[in-house]
Amino acid sequence: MNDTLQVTSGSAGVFNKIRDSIVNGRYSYNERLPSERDLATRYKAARGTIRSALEQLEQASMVRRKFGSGTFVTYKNDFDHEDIAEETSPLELIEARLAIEPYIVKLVVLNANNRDLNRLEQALEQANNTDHDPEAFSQADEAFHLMLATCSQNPLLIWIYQRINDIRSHNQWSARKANILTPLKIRAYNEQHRQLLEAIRHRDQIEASDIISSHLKQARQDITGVG
Amino acid sequence: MNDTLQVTSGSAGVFNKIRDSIVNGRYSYNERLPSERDLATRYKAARGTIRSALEQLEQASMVRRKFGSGTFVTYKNDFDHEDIAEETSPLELIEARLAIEPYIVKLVVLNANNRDLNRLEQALEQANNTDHDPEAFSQADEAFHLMLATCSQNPLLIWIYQRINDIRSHNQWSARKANILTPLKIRAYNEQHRQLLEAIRHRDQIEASDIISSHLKQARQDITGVG
DNA sequence: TTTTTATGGTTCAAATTTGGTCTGAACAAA
DNA sequence: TTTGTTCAGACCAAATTTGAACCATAAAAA
Repeated sequence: MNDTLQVTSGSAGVFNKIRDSIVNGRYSYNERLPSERDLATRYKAARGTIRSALEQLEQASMVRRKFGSGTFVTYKNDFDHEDIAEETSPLELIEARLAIEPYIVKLVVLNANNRDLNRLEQALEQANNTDHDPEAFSQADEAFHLMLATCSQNPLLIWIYQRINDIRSHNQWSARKANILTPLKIRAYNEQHRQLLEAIRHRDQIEASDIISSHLKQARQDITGVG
Repeated sequence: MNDTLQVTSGSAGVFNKIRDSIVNGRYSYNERLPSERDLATRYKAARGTIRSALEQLEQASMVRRKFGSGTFVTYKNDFDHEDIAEETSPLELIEARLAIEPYIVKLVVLNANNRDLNRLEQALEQANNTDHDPEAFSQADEAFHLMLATCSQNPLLIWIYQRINDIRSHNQWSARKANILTPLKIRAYNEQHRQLLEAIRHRDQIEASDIISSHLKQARQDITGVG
């Protein structure tokens, strides 16, 4: 017939079936797929065939495979695409964060207790193990900054930051992550996070606020390609 | 035993199930989850697996765990802004505005064109004729500050400020407006607005940012009754 | 107040699960 | 033939799960 006809056999067939299951929501974001051996019996194929299909899915950035752990869906279905997410450019997003986060950090310095600091430390370490995985770092980075907002103890600011994060994950910038987030960049960002947490630990409002400001300005430069 | 629909297993599966229970309202905001040992029997998993899932939920800022007390839902459904409006105190609202408005003003100084300045002038004059009407001034004041956000030209910041204004008009502070907004206070606020607009006209970023900061700090004082 | 109870926090080792790798045979298409 | 794919099985290495015990805290009960 024509080239739109789907292949239904072999690894290409398995690839198509799993891909459809993902885009149709049968397997949703962050969900773990059945094990390769399990998939093999389901699709009545050899494990090697399944692995070949999973490699293609990974190549297509739809899943991420973790040694000894499983295969996880990284594809996001845009159900709740709010208009505002469409209208906001990566640069405008950074500007908004530049507006709100330095003040959030000041509040964190004032309000954070030891438990909050431990949670920030955890979030930071999550991000520290992602040198070579832009997608993983991006997720951990979102979680770290949201945790900062959470530690401000201000429900309105937390709510606002949740909205920012929603937009962040639907933003056009997502497409360029892989280009911008080199291992070197990721390490630099992680180092800035570390410095920020130290400043918070020392209850140094001005230092902490300055660090988050330059952190975001750095990100702005990296996005615009200036510098 | 896996012929039928297979849900994700392990801690990832428990995480998904509990997360869904939370977003679907099965466990609602501030509610305490069953104990870890209880969840372990419910989900037929070891306590360690449950703890792993709860750690993921905590990292996602959906629950908060209290030593010796329990695990509590911190996730809020963002569908109705009424909730966040009810949970936000007048002080927290001012704090959020203090976070965002100074930066908005800086952007206005950078981006505002003559047409924007005229719009601000109009909004300001609207507020100038309301010396003896707290309700009218309050509305005009909201409009003026929203116009500032609009002049920042950043759609995300505009959207955020619209949400802030929504909350502002639903906030508990409304009840105390009549007490706080004396004619004297209204004139003082209007004067500060005037100075702000002048600073914007002179493209003085620092001056404009300082004025809006002290303007809001003044409002914070008036609310808390300090000073 | 003191005591008790329930809860989350921690540690440990064994068992299990999972993705990663390799081999060789069977099969189909060029 | 040659080439590429699929299949089936085995083993490796990493991560998770399990089950149990014990600790520290907070709230309830006495």
